[in-house]
Amino acid sequence: MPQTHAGTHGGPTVRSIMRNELSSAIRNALGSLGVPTPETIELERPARREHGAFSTNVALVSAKAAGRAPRDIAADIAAHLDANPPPQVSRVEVAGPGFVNFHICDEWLHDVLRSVVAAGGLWGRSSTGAGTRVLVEYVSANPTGPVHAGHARGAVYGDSLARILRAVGHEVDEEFYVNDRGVQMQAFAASLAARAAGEEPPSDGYRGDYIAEWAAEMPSGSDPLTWGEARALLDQQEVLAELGVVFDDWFSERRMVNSGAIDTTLQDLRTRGVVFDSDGATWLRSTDFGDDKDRVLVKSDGDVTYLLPDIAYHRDKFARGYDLLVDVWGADHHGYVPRMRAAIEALGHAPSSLEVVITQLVRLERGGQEVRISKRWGDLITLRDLIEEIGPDAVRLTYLLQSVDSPQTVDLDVVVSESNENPVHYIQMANARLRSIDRVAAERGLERAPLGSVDLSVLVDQRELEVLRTLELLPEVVELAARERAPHKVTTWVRDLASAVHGFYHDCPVLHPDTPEPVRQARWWLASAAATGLQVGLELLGVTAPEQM
RNA sequence: GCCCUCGUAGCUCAGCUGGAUAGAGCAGCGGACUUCUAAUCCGCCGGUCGCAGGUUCGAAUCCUGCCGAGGGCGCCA
Repeated sequence: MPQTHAGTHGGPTVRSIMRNELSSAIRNALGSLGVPTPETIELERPARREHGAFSTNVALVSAKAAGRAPRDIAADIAAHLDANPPPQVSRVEVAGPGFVNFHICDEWLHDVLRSVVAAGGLWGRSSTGAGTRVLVEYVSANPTGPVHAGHARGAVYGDSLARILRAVGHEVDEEFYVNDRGVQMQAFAASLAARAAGEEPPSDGYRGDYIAEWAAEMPSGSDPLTWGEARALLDQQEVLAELGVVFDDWFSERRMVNSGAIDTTLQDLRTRGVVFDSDGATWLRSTDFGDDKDRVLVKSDGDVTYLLPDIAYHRDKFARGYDLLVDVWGADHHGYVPRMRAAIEALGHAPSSLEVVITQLVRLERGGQEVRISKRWGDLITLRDLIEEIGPDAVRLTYLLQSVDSPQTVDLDVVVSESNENPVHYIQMANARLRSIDRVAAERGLERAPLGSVDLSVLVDQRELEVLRTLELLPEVVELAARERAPHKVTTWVRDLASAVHGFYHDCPVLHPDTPEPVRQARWWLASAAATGLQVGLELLGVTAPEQM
């Protein structure tokens, strides 16, 4: 039986082991050929299957230093490796401008299957991020109303990012900053009080329908500010939980301010010599740290600006021991990034210890017609509406379909449609089909052999191998998604796996009477491994994987 | 005016630290169920990667400029 190398949490993958073997084989070849060896041997995955499982560009990279033609060097490398073949390599070839391609025996994919089964729910995880504590702050909507559809992208993104960062070993906390202090709270309370008294909200107040609804719920004699804030928080927490978004802490700005954090922070900044007084106000000399203008911290009327509590908050985050702060903000706040980063530096922290992810706007449509999401007016689409209309899984997957760097257009009619345009269905369907194999097998009383006694060499169909090739990618995909803060890369992978699964399911019957028993056993395990892959991927996205549809 | 993000097939989008002939899905056309879920699968059609330079053996990818779309530039939050 081939040795199972990988798959346990943090262990090397089959690919990384092969990569190391190939890498040293190439070094040996270069050494004995007298060709200068580059710092790193790049072994990449060719875009095309026919170019093998690995490809190296060393001949192209070192051509200049060696004073020889790339293809010439490549041919020598290939010849040398042909004479001293690394394990599992079936063929070495020179291609294109001077690439050396390595074709690997399919058996290595069978090792992948064993790795996935052995790892189970831990497949794809690693420990590369161990030792770094990360705080992801996201949503942070004002406690003056329901979470609306515009917040949904950040909510889903932040939660999935946290899951992915954990999967690579980071210690991650998720936090929602509650702006429960300031003029917007007064306006909110005044609006509630007015509606409760049967009057119109003040001109700078909130006019959404929810104000009237909440005012009607409000017991007489309650303080509209206290009651209203609690009502809003409850609503936000409930609806986010429905989406599977649960925070470790809802950090209260008011509590922080009451604890004296503003003064402490201002003191700290003064001690560091980065503030000055001018025109009766107190300023942060943020231009010393890359901002285009200095910023007011305390206004001439004595009130603090919004910036100072934000600085105090981030100072608090560092005080709690986090190494990296990830803030997820909407596109309308991106102008705020330089001053916040300047503040971080002014506090003595590396600018890179704050990372701000800006999520671009989402345009909602119904049948091609734009649906407006506006804040203070009545026609607001809440996150709750959205969840009721398309379901939590569809909300999550839809928002995680593409990079948050890109503006997104979502057609609600398409998302709910029972068609190929609906990727939620496509993926969940793949999982349900795999699960149906177990279900039907149980009904028929079929026995499953232990994996150790199953001969996987019967898995030779391209459909079967494609599933394994896709499964094999997950550790790298998770790694990359974590490093680039890009959950949508996991989504893309899950869709690819679902596609491979549908192909396998279509062409490779498991339980059919014509399927020979040894093939059935091997395919059955393949189906299990694929189901594991789908579940792991969907878990990182926070999307459920129903067993039946 | 300055800053940020984006511009890839008719539509919605992928494209990893630069790699080989730029990929999916939908739409359009044509096929496939005696089988574990046909809400599936296969084939065809479809692209001057916004434009112009530059770097490089090699650019959708990196740099510069321009064009276009969205967002932001307060002692507002």
